[in-house]
Amino acid sequence: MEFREDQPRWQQVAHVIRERIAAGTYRPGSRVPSENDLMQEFGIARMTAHKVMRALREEGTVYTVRGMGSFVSPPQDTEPTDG
Amino acid sequence: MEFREDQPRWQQVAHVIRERIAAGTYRPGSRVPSENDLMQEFGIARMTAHKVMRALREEGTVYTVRGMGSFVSPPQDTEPTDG
DNA sequence: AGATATTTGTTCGTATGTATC
DNA sequence: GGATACATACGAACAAATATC
Repeated sequence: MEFREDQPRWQQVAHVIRERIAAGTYRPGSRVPSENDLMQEFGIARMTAHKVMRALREEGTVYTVRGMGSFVSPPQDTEPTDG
Repeated sequence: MEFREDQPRWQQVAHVIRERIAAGTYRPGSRVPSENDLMQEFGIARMTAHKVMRALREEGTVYTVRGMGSFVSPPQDTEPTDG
């Protein structure tokens, strides 16, 4: 959960979410906190929360469905196409 | 009905509703305009209308029932517990 | 029981304006 | 001017509760 003062807030929060996914707190396919949740938990504005999720989405960590939320992406390296 | 340019729309609309309640246009227990009504009357987006009603709810002016609408709260100061 | 309409609750997408650094 | 961050506001979609037919 370590914050770095020298990083912008949206990167700090993104880091926290990444850590939780790595720790299994949020598992593949399950929903991660909504932008509204992030607003409340971290005391940030909605646009900042949106920026957090956008970053995680662009790096492939989560995928997003409008009206539903964002979900942890399935593992990328441990998924053989066949056998 | 006076609008104040220096206030956000959702506050302006909330002010109008409060005035109507004070004037008796909407009486205790009766339904206030739905979010859809507010959208049409004031030309605002649904989320803005929702914000209006949330503010009025949080200050105790109205109460809301999902699927039904919002209603003017009963008077708070003229209600002795017994006699 | 099922379909439909109305209404609120919640979610993400996007744009604009303001302020600060 | 650009990046960060806040608040406001509109748009779109999904969800759940209520009522009526």
